Amino acid sequence: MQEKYDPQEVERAIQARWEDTGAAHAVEDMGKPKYYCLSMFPYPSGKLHMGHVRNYTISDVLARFHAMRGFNVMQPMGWDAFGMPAENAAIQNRVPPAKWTYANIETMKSQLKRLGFAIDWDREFATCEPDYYRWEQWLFTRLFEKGIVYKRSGVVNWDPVDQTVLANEQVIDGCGWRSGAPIEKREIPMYYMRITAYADELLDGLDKLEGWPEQVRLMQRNWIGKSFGCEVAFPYDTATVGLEGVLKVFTTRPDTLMGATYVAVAAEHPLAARAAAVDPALREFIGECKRGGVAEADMATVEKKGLPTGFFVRHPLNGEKLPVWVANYVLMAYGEGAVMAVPAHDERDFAFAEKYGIEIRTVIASRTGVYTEAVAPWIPAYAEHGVCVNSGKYDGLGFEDACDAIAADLATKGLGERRTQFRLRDWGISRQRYWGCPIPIVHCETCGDVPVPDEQLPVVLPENVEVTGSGSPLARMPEFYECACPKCGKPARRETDTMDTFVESSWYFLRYCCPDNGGAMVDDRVAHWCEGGIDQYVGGIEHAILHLLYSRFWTKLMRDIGLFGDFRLDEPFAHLLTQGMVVAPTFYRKMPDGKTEWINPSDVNLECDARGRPVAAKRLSDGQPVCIGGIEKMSKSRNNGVDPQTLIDKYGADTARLFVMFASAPDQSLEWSDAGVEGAYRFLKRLWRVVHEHVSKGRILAYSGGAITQELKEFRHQLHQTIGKVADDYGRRKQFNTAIAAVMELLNACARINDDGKTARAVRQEALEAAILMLYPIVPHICETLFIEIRPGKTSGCLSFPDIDTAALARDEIELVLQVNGKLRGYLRVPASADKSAIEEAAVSTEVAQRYLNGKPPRKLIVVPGRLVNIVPQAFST
RNA sequence: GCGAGAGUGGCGGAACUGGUAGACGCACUGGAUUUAGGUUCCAGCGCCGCAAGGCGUGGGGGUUCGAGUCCCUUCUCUCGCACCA
Repeated sequence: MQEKYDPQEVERAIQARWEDTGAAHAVEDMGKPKYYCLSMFPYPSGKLHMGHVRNYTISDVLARFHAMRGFNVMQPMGWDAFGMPAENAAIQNRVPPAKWTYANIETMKSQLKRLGFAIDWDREFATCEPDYYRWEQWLFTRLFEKGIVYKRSGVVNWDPVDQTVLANEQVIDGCGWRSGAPIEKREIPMYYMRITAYADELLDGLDKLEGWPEQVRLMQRNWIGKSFGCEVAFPYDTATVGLEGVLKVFTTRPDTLMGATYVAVAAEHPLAARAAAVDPALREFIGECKRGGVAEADMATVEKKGLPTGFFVRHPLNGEKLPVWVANYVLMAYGEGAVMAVPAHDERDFAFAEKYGIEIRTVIASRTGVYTEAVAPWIPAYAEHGVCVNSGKYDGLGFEDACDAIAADLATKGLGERRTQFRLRDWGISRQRYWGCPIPIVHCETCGDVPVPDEQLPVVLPENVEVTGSGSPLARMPEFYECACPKCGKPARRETDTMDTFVESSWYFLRYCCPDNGGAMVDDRVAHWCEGGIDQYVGGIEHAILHLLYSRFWTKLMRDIGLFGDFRLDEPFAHLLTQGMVVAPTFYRKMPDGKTEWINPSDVNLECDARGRPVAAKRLSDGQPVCIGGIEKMSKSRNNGVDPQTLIDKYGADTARLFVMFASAPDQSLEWSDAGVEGAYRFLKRLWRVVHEHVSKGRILAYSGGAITQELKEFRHQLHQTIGKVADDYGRRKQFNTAIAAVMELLNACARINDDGKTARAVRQEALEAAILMLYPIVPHICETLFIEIRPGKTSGCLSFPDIDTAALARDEIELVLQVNGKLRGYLRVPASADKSAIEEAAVSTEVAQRYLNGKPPRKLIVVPGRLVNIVPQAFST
């Protein structure tokens, strides 16, 4: 055995061995339980970043642990290859998106291999390959025929200078990122997927996803946003609006209807347009509302503004005239694009009414309060449920009763009814971009929108293309869009929009089961690997809503098209682990021109005071001081990213893996630290040295029974307790930092045993074997190497997780914590078999207890079995 | 603005079901080994205090024999908001 730990050599040799034996290759095996371990596939952006290293290490740890536990593990990998960055690179470097993408894939694949992940590369594919996206196009045509895909107009960000549609990300402070021109909202025809038809199933399904974090389920629930309420129609006529009709709104608070003092419509609402036709000021205001982007976050933070239309509608119950306003806080995309406003009981309506001097009428009172006209409005914008007041026949009714009574009266008049409303909107999938999956539709003047027939699929995206950043490249390529109508054969025009890249990522995990099937989208291997759902899905918390919701939706679509045969798959992901982000310190300098220069942490040396507090920082390359900024998410803009490759080159893959697993729990943010990496490396060196020292003293079999000293008995107790804890941390808790800490503690305890007798050496053999196996999922290269050294006979492919010796866990005596008034005052040793009264007796008779009791019996005695005794003396009162 | 999280020593974090706050690691201090630097090993290390003891989990309040953990309130930070992936 080598005396010195050489990670580069160890990792090269072990990886060659894995490659030779096909260790990560997964085949369907009915003899073992399967474990499908899935990571969110990467976008091939260039090279791996720390977030990738973290994500795929978490998955690899779980995959390897389950393999050690006897599962047949499948861990695939692929590439989410379509997307905007490839087009941006094309514009910047004049390199075709396909070429750029494939080059990035090569780089990142070799980096993933260098990290030693047990990935079955035979299942690899990139979503930009026609063999993949043809099935997406195929399913699209089926969904189009079913009416799940439909066409209507949608609002996009329009850059009037570049004459192009921009993503929200490309709109900065309301202006185009390249042109700098103010962005406008523009309506264009788009294809949508009817996800709202599955809203109820998507909502109810969340209750069954017990393997998901509650946080994610809650976010999805709120996103779908099912609310119960009432549709209310406010009639208008020729006298007030110039034509007859009703203005429909949806409200979750029909009980406040008697307090409605105006109605507000979105700028895009037909009534707003009608009023604007004769009102220049209103036209100007609607124009103002159209400026800026479509991102909801921006729209929700703008100042609430509005203008009266001059129109009036009738209150559906009392016939009162209510003014119609146009307001920028009403969203056309939600509900009816109009709201009834009850300023007394809604915060936003209240602010709006105050600003424009509209009446505020209190109609709900707190149950505990006594409402009188004299004190009204006694609670402005009181938004809680309460009792109706000032509401005529509804006075005195509670929320439910009032809703029922008002809904019934509305229904009688034909002016409203109870219904539910979802916040969820249909999914617009059309993108006016090049680097995406072509939408398989042909527009024919006589036949309309015709789906491309199966035999003409895939509609292949041409790869020799010029990307300029202005307009859609495909729309400039007659050789792409000129075609014959599949129905009538006349000249027709092919759709030039591509699909949202979320479509590709909504089903890739099913294709991993059968990537080689050239004749079908999926086959019965899905039933094998996805039985009970994918066993583990690991990825960033930023995908908590959209990607995960779309994937759930697509799985249901594929199920309903009948692609799974008899196999029923309702939910794709049984267990979900959302990892936190990777953050790092930032350093900067203010430049003379007022700009900030961000300096990479790898170029900075921190100076600390005698107590280790950072006091100053200097740039290594010029020795000059730099300012210390905050801890922020690793990003290009803050130049605080740390390249995993330099880490691997210097310390090896195992140190990189150990650091990212040890620095924090997987679902929390992970802070980069050079010193922490050093610590991880030191631990591995120490592990190597300890094993080397042990092995160099000669071979010995692990302890398997026989007479033993008290010290070794205690140590074996800790050993087997640690095995239990680590297995629980990997399997149930998925908290790897504490698993590592427990093994470190075990090794610290092992080092304290100054006994080289035969029994002690056998126990040490037992402990070191177990420690190596326990660490194997995290640092597989060094552990497999060490295991071969420490137990040369065992060379077969898969290592097993160590078993617990329950006999080692038995104890004669246990230590309890002794508290007085809940404060720690001492310890109490009792026989493990002691019952409650024996413990109480022992506790009261201790010197500590007597000191606090002053000879009197305790007022209260609390015994928590196996943990503590709390004595509450007489004198103590609350 | 709305929805969801997080806040614990000098630092990363641990405390799983309301039951010993600070495991483990880093940094720092002292000592040993070493020609020296580095490495390695040993010891110390929340704050105040000579000690006894007291205080301590962003701030304020509450429930409890007992609160980092539960409730109310407040501040700060992070993620998502439908065309970034």
